[in-house]
Amino acid sequence: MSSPPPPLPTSTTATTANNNYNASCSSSSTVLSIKCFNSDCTDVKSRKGWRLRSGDFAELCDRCASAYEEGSFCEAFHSRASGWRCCESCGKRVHCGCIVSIQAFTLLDAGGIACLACARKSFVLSELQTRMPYEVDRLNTGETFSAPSLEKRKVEDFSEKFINGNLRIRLRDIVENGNAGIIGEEQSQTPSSLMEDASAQQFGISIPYKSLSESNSQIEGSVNALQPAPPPPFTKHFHGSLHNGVDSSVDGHIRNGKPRTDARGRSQLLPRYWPRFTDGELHQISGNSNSVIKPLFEKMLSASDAGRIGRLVLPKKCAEAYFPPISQPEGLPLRVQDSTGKEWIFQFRFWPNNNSRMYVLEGVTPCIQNMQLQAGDTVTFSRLEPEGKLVMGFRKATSATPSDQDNETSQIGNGVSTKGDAELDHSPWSKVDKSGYIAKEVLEGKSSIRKRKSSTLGSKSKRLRIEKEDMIELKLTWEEAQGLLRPPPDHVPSIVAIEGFEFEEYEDAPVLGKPTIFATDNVGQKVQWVQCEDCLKWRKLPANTLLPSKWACSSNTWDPERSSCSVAQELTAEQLEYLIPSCKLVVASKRSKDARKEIDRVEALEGEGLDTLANLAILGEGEAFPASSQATTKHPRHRPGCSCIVCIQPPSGKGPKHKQTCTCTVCQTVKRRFKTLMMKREKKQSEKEAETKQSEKEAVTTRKKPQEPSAEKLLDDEPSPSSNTGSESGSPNKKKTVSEGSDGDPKRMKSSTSPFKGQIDLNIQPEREDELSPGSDSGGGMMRMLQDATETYLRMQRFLSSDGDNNPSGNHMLSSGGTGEKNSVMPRCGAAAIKMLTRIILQLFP
DNA sequence: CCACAGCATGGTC
DNA sequence: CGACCATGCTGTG
Repeated sequence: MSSPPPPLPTSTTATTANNNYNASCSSSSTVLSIKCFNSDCTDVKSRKGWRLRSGDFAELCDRCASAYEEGSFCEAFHSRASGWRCCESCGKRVHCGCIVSIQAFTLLDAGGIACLACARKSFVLSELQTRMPYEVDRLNTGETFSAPSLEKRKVEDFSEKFINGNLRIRLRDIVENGNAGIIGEEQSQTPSSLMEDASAQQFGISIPYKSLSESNSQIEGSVNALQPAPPPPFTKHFHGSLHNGVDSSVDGHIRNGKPRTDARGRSQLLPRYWPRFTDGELHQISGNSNSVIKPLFEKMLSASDAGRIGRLVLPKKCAEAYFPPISQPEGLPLRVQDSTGKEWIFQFRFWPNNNSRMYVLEGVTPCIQNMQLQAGDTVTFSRLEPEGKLVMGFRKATSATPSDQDNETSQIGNGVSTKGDAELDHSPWSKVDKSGYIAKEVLEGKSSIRKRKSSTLGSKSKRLRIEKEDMIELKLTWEEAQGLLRPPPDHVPSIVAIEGFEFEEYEDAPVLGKPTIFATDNVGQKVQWVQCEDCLKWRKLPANTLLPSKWACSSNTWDPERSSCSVAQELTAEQLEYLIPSCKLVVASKRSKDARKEIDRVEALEGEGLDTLANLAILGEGEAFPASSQATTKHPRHRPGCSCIVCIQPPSGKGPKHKQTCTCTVCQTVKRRFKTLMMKREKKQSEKEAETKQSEKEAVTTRKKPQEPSAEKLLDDEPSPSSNTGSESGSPNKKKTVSEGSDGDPKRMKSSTSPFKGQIDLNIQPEREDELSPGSDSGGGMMRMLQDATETYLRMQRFLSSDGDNNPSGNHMLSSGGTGEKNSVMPRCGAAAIKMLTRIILQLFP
């Protein structure tokens, strides 16, 4: 972040680099050539084309230049090159494989690409009003952050220099880097026409499409090389006309008595401190005055800043650049006005620190409280010109959860209400792309104040600290989202080997689908169960069906007989209980009590047999999702040589179907393990009395069925190894429910048995066996494990031999006594049970 | 004991 | 590797 953008080659003859980059375009051209840069063309060059990496422009003949400007260059010359993709929105083919068209598309967050027009359209429509100009510009400029071949930092910096609307920017890096920035051809159309050739030459990537003008942008660049302009990258003049290109309001100014001598230092402010004011914010700040707002910098409040100490740590460079110079640590009082006009006086001072200074604003607590700010929110500093009055604004952080974000309107500035905010690289949501740092600031912000002294974690941990609940929420949300991800339809994955393990790699982004439960039906066919949006009945569909996010019985073209909500569902409640993860059933039970009552006829799901078990094992274990990183990292799926239930099977979705009579390794293993378990169990049971527990369980069983899920809570501390990638399993659920109270044996809760009163704890982690079977608990714990495994076994037996008898409570001698369907976690029982069985066997026969 | 002021430390960039 | 800065620690009133 603090490192400057990697410099581009400054040579004006650097065609080599370009040729490397875009070999298909210009493999033979040289700068000395008078020929068109396009190697497929023999005409004489006459016009400028795309921006080369060197900073120069490809010089094209008239025809090629026209093609380029029309966006048809790649179509004309690269039609057989690789890298063509289709716009996710309009389907238009876009060449994503070379520098020529690099501006023509943008990578979508959810994968895929959007052509520039669609990207701009959707973006402008939805967010132009509220997003930060920088982001708009990213689209305007067609910037593609993810393009791996681009120096990301540089691109980022480029984009940061552009703003939208009537704001002005400084292309300050012209001076520093000589070649930083993005410039659009449209800029030659701007009234100010600041882009004199020299500067244009120094700026990065040209834009072959009209863009800026379409979003009503007026962009100016201050290119006064003699005045290396620091941030702010723009200044808004509310009642003035646009600048003529030289920002008279900044630089060279005497500000608070201090000549701005440190222009270079200021220009090196970290981007995160660059002010990113929206029009609304500026308007708020400016009020009705005729003042010119000069955004200075902004800072996201840290926990310390927002804490009760009342000290706001100022970025050193910002402090030195924009605040009065202080030579004494005591500093001086600083009068700051908030955007409501209220004046605050802070002590601006510093502490000596490592031969340096640490600048702080003291006494900010009242102000921060007044603004109701917390960690994660952003305070902005700007100055009213020509008064030189410091103005402090703020921007509330966006909410942490998607739902919140959907429902809430984040506050920007003082009452400037916008949605989406402009966190940019600070954006909690932009963090999503960056591997797990999801919303860390915001989440931290939610919790940091009251946690101030609570942690002795390392700094990193502290900075990434997320309050537990938030983290859970986040994780679950993420997992749920993951559960919906599927490989794109008809997409054949390529198999890549990493460290000896083969992985299926999907080039295209996953698609979102409706969560479904995968299983195998009675004829060994892979199916998936999907719940109707309306009646909440579960319907069986072919496994390879990719469903939209919303699905109802009426869409059931695969089973016309059940294409109406009035038709009963195939599954018994009991079968559902086994089939559907608890969380889903919780939801279902909440929403569909009535619907369930409507079920007057159920058909049996026959002969699932070991196949189901195996499938469930796959679902539960083999598709472990990285949210449980341990599961994934410690046991990649299908590890060669591993004999676990997962690895002895072919990869999910591959290999033969299992039938009850199947004698494959998997089935035999499962059978053997169950058999062994049952033998051991009988033996053990004859030796040890289990009456107490038995009666206890029976007692619980009696109140098995209907219970409100109100007593449930989500578990948070047990990363489940039994999750899925979503690519083959539709089950998104990792949530587990716990019925509190009724079985409050703490040992039981702690042991490997389930907190769900007898159900298998599906979160057993092989890695944690030690703690799960401590010697101190070997007696009762073992019995419980056996018992629970047995229960599971029996349940499975019932399930597997189900003949349609809709008698869920039947003779559940060993039934868990849980809360019926809502506690069911059957899809993961397979894996857990097998794992448990295996462990028990190992313990019994070391 | 608490709050505050100032310094020190260590992680991150 | 050094600068920055978030935050912990400690002394003092």
